[in-house]
Amino acid sequence: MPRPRTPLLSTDRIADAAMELVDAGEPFGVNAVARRLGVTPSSLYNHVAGRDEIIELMRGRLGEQYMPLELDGPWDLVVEGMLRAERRMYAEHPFLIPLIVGKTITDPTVIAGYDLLATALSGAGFPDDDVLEIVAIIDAFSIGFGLDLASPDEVWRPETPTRTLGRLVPGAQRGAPRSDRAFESGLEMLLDGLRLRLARTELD
Amino acid sequence: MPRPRTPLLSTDRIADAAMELVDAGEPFGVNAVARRLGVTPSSLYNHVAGRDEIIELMRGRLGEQYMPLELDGPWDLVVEGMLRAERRMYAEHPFLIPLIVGKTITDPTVIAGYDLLATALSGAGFPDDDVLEIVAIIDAFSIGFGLDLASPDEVWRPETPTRTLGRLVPGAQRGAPRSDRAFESGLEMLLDGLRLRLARTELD
DNA sequence: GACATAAACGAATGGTGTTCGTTTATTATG
DNA sequence: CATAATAAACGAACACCATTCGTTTATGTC
Repeated sequence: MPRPRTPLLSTDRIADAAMELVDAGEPFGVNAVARRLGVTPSSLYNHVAGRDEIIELMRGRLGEQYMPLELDGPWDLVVEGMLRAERRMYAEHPFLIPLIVGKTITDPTVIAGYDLLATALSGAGFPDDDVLEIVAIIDAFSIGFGLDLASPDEVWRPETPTRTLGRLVPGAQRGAPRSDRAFESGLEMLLDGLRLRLARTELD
Repeated sequence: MPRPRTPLLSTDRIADAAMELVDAGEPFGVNAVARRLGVTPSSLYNHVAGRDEIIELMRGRLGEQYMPLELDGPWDLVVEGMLRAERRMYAEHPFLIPLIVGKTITDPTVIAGYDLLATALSGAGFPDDDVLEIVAIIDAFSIGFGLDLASPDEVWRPETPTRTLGRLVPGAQRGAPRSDRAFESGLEMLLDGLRLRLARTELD
């Protein structure tokens, strides 16, 4: 097929097809995305630099949908709102997590989200030296719980006798509800901890 | 080469070669492991089911080295000891983290570690319904900080103006020391939060 | 109308994980 | 001791993957 009268592809269409693929739980790949678009893999390279850029496109697409950039008010509400938004994002697109883990973030919308967080913390009185550290904690927190959500129903498969785990695993809540409860508890701990920390730094 | 007089391979040798590879930061793969062992990829399949099993072998190998299974005493010391051990493990083998993320745990030693944790929490008085939830929190916590450790030096690359992030990123501490500080803060929050939670459940 | 560009394809490259058949040494069984 | 079964290596093949490059042709511009 030569150049078509009207373009078949665009970064948006590629990002959407990739998200569909990932949300369906199918293995992500350039070829798979191309197949879903009814197009040759090489065609994608007219619009995208390669695999990693498609992943970053997906990150950006979700950022646009979920990042609460209008968030305002007390710093702890900003932190909570941001965490809940990320949480919801991961909950609704769990298969994306293993793909974006450990990749440098360049997407402007997502950057803006982290900037909002940093600005809120800085404005609240956390020292400059601490702000990025706290952002890292928040990030670790949300990725950790995102992974918890994305992890297979069966996180542990004891094939050997245990004292406690084997007894608890069968009756335990599974999947999202269990993970949700863990998130709520963790969120509470994090916010309490941060408030305490701020109170302490204000004593000096 | 026919069957050699003395076997060239074993799961242990495969696990070790794989760990060497991963620790050196080279991309992990069946073929690469075989190359390092001076052996054909197909030979590995006489000892191992495939890629995933090699990864699980590595998890187990590290579990044997780091899991503090003799840990005893107050529940919060068990939690802290376990988290510090995992932390050290991830710190010394950061490249393994993206490989094990989101994969079901079957290795007996690692299972035993989680069992120890669950037993300590259960013995401390946390209700059965809460124990696995708390283990999940601890797990999310350690994986989150492990990933923080494994993440590229450049987590954010703002290519667009920011209010705060762009100002903080250049001067920020990098790599392990920054991540260590974040871990210590997070650990403190987690332990305080858990102690508070236990105190509350004991009120009923 | 000429020409650069855009956007698709097809073919090829070098990688991956895995399977299978073959060879031969070792071990177990009769 | 002979024979059979198994273990452990190899090499060849397969299907896939990400990527590059040359080719074709439509589109928009000077």
